[in-house]
Amino acid sequence: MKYTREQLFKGAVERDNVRESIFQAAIEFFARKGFFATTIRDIVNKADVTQPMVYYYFGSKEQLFTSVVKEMFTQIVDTYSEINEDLPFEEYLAQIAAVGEKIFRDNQEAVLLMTNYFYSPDMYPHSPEAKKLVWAPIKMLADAAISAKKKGLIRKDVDELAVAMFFFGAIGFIKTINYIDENVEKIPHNIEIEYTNKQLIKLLLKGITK
Amino acid sequence: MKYTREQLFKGAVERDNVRESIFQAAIEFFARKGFFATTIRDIVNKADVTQPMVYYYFGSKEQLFTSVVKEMFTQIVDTYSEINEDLPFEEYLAQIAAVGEKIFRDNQEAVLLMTNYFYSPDMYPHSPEAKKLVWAPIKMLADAAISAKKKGLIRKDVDELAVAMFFFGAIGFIKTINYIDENVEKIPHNIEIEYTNKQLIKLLLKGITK
Amino acid sequence: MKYTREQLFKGAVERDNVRESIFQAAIEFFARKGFFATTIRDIVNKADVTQPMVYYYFGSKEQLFTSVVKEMFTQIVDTYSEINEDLPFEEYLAQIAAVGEKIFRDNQEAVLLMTNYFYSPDMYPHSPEAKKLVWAPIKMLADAAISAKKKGLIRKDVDELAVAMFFFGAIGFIKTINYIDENVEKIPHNIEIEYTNKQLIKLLLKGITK
Amino acid sequence: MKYTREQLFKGAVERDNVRESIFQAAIEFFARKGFFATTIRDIVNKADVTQPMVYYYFGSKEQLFTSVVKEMFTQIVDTYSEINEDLPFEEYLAQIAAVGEKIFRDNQEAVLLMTNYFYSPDMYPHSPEAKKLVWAPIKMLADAAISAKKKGLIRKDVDELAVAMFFFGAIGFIKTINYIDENVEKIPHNIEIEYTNKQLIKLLLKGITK
DNA sequence: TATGAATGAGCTTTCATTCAT
DNA sequence: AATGAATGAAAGCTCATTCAT
Repeated sequence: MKYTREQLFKGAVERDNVRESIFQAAIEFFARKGFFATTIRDIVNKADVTQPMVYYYFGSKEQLFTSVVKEMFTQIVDTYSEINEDLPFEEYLAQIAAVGEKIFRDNQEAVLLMTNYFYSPDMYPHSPEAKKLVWAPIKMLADAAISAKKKGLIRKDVDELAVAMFFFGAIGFIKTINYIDENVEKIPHNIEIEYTNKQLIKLLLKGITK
Repeated sequence: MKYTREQLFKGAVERDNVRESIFQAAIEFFARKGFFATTIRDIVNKADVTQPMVYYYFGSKEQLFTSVVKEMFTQIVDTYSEINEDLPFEEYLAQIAAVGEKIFRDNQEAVLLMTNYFYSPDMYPHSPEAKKLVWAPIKMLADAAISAKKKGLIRKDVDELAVAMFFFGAIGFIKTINYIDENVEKIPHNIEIEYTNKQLIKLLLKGITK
Repeated sequence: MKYTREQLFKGAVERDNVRESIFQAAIEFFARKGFFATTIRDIVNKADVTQPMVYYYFGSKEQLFTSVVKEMFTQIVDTYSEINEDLPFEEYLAQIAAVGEKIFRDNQEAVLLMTNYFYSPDMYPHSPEAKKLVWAPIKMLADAAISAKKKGLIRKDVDELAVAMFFFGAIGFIKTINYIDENVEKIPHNIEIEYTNKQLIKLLLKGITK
Repeated sequence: MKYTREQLFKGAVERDNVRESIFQAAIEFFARKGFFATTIRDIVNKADVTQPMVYYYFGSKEQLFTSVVKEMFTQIVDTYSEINEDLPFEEYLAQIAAVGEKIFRDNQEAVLLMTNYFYSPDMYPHSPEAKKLVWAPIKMLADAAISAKKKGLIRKDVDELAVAMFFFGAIGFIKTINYIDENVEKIPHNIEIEYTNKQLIKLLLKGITK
């Protein structure tokens, strides 16, 4: 009797599948329900594996969470780091927004978890490592604003960190509303999200007054 | 036999104390840990009352949550409603920000809960009533932007709802960071929040470019 | 200012009303749900009084139950005792049945509680006094059968206590089915209870064979 | 490495033991105290297992009850169904009584639960399936009476359903008294149950008059 | 007499986790 | 690598009862 490649490697393939499906299910639930409200059963039901598998691969619920966060955030920071900081400020911001678009498109839950982790630190276990990772994008924005100010690209009376938080908060909010509208429940307004998205940088750069 | 004022009103005062202390503890925990991760025992320990009192005064955990949200949000909406919508747009925004400052100062947890409810709907029970209330401030902002556009106060190529969400997202983020920094855990940056706050409207109105 | 008689005696009248309405509600619930499954709240809601009133008038749930049983059973035994035991046996049985009909008509729940207490002693608190009362009707029937046998009215090979239990069990069952059909839930059969009732004594006396 | 038969099957045996001991303890408590007055702790203490095992094997208290009732009643109905309905009526009744004897002997609690469920439907959760099962024996008796009447074996003025209920009520009562006398508490009479039992069919068939 | 408020103990159920295989 | 079975602890909630007035 002969075996196909799939049959021979079934063990290894299955292993990866199990770990990966736990990982994906965990992202989704942690992102939407938070750490404490998510149960191991939620995750294993969604992943279609047995409970002890979580402990075999990740050790505990908390370690599973830490693994998820670390992997997600590292990836996000890496993606942002690839942007050339020496670009003109306006272009730099456009790149940041473009990368954000991509991340959101490919891994919406990851960004939602990040946002929630940011807004509600008590809903998740405390982890200095994760805290540092989650602040990295803002720090990058602030650094870019400092450099832009030195080059005389933005007004002198503008605070760099304020710019970073302003930008991040506004984008984060609109993106989150977008996600909730599409995946959780219709929001009670008639929003053309696509169009709204495009206005972000314009508003930030030029303000809203005539 | 005569009674002092304290004796006569002791019953009422005590009753209010128990109900009120449950209420306050509930706000704090729901705001910071979310609905599902908050336990009745968390609340009664903090409020220093016994468990059945929650059920005596509020019926259930969910009804306690609904009561808390209703009272808080109604109050917030009422406060915002007092702003004169016919003011010049710039002044109107300044008023909105000022009222937001006041609400934040007097009832920080309430706003935090509102923000979290907004960002993480799955961490709370679904309630159409609460959803409507939480959206009210944004709707007000959008209405003001519409009216300002009609009067030619803001650029034609600016979307009204985008303005509202932009403004709300940016303010919400900075305020939340502020709250977390002061009450939950130091954020890993050297932010002069007071100063940052003041820049919000300027940024929104004039943008950041020269 | 003058008072009507009702107003003057309001205290007394109300008192009796409260005690009596607790009593009636207790009968109903104890009869249908048993002692342990009945809650004080069930009773006070039905009686439209406050909880402490139960303790004021009856001392405790168990004492309330004992009061209810004692009063009911004593009344039932008294009613049965009025039957003239020297009647011809057939007539005596008819009287017993007739009295049973009357009790059932006037106080169905009382009889149901009696039956349940009989069949399920573990569903109620143990009380020697109540036990004695509940057995009284059967003892009466057995005594009558003994006397009838002495007079040669019934066959020699018939056991007196067997007759009493046979009669009591058969009547109790049909009456209970009747009650449940009318008050709790339709039974899954097309029973003409009225007609069935009338056949009881005939069956007992003559049997069913040709 | 070799395993003894015990080692190999230990898993299965243990599993069955836990499930089975919960099942047996549940029968006993539900039968004697009713559904609502029985606590999960009653059952697990008696069965010497931990509480979550009930939920692991049966899902909930109510599903445990339903499982117990279904299994018991189905078995009882099956046993009764094996009786040949074409036997002479007198013999058929004797068979019914004999089977009842056997069931009572082997599974007394099951019959007690059945009787209690019959007499006190409000002490148990409502379940159409259980209701149907509990009525099956009576329906069988009534059908037999109908057939016997057609064959001219019993008097024309006798109602078939009345016969069934009469017979069932009388037997049920005497059997229950017997059970209580032996297992719960001595009844306050000097009853020779064995002898009494034997008189049942005779009384039903020939009546008690000379 | 009557009540609103309060409580300790206990309820059914679910949690994250571990064990033996 | 994987599983069915098991558990201590804790969840939300209700119980009979009592207290102060």
